[in-house]
Amino acid sequence: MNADLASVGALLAEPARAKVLLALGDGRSLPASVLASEAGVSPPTASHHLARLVDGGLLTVASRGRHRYYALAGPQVAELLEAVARVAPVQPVASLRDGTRAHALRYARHCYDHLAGRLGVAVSEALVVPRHDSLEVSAAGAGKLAAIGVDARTGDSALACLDWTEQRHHVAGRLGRTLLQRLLELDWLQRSPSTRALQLTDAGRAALPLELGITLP
Amino acid sequence: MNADLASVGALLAEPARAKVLLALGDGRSLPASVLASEAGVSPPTASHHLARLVDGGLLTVASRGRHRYYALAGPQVAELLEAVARVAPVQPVASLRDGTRAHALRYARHCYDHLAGRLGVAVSEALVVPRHDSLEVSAAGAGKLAAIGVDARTGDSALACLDWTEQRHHVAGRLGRTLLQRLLELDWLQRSPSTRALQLTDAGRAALPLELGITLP
DNA sequence: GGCCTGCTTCGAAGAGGGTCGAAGCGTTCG
DNA sequence: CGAACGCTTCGACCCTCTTCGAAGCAGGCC
Repeated sequence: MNADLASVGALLAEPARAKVLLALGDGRSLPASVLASEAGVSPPTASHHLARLVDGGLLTVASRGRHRYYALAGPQVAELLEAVARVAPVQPVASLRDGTRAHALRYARHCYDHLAGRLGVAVSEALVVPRHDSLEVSAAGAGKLAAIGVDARTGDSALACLDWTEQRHHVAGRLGRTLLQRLLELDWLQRSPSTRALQLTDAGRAALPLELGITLP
Repeated sequence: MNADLASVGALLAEPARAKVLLALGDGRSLPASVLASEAGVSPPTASHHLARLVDGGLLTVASRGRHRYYALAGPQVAELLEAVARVAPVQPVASLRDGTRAHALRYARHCYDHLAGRLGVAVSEALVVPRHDSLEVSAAGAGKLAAIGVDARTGDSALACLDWTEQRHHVAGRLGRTLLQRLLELDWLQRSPSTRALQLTDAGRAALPLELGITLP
């Protein structure tokens, strides 16, 4: 057994670096200046941290003009963040703004590439049933998915992702990815420009109970 | 977004603590003295680290007589360790002893509760086929599993675990758990007293190619 | 070309955490 | 009952790592 856990742990250990990773948690690319303000540190400090994260293989960087865009190095880094969040205590809310933000995240967010939060759990319950270690598309679920233009058959298996705010499973993997994509295309959900929260639109509020048969949380 | 990644990261960041976690990675309980020698630090230092790990919710402790047994706090901690190992660089081998040990681990080990390593991948390939995001028991696999007394049907889905040494998927979850249990019962594999490596017995060397149709790596 | 902007490098100051020896406390065994 | 054992607490030393101001370096706009 000789993976160097400590070097990865050290990268996560600094609050400023952790905030950077969380800000990039959905796979977006952000420039150094935005990450500096997101982390609450000066540009030199942020630059230092970003260099360490790139060096440690957690981030990649791409230069475009005079900006440098940073992003997670891959899905396995996003999975790492989820795994850590699952065992981490919930941080005390520092401000009212953080409070409403946290509430929005608990309601609906993306988890790298699929829908999570309370809404993610509710949608999952309408479409799949637990089977062994993964999730299986139910007969009713297959019909609902077909109705909104997602190709899936009864009995297809879907990867289960354990939600760290809800402590319940929701649909991830390929089906989770295409489903979220479709919900955004239909404009039932909208991305937030700066956080991982997802906004339920009026169209979504009307359509989700009707088309998927879920009661909105 | 407000999980306190940094506090968990700080716990992983110290080499001594990382070694402790790895030593407990398969779910065993070990006394403080063993963990101190495993981590290569003095008893006071180990005690200090163990207290922090318990305080941080990564370990649990049980007093039995004058010994105190430490263990991982749960499966989600084991998953965390796997997720970290997957992104961590492989540590340089410090000694010859470490070298043979690392080799044994790459060949066959348990990953909390299921078989991993090269042998884990080989066994998986004989029994399941990838399907969407998880693994599905093949017709041939179901027959082989029945032959060794493991109950599984064709088409059953099994959780896939990405091996951090092989970078390939292998069977985890419920099927992985019962399969490893059965292989140990049959005495085809034996646990190592001090590491996560698994020893292939002579019986196993003869039976695995015959019963499961795998070529031993 | 000249200036502004975005980002990084350099240097020094400061804080935090790891380490071990010595000592204390409870348990077990003779 | 006393001694040995396992583990923890205390205290002091040391070291690494973070932090920001100032300066340097490049790309883009006028």
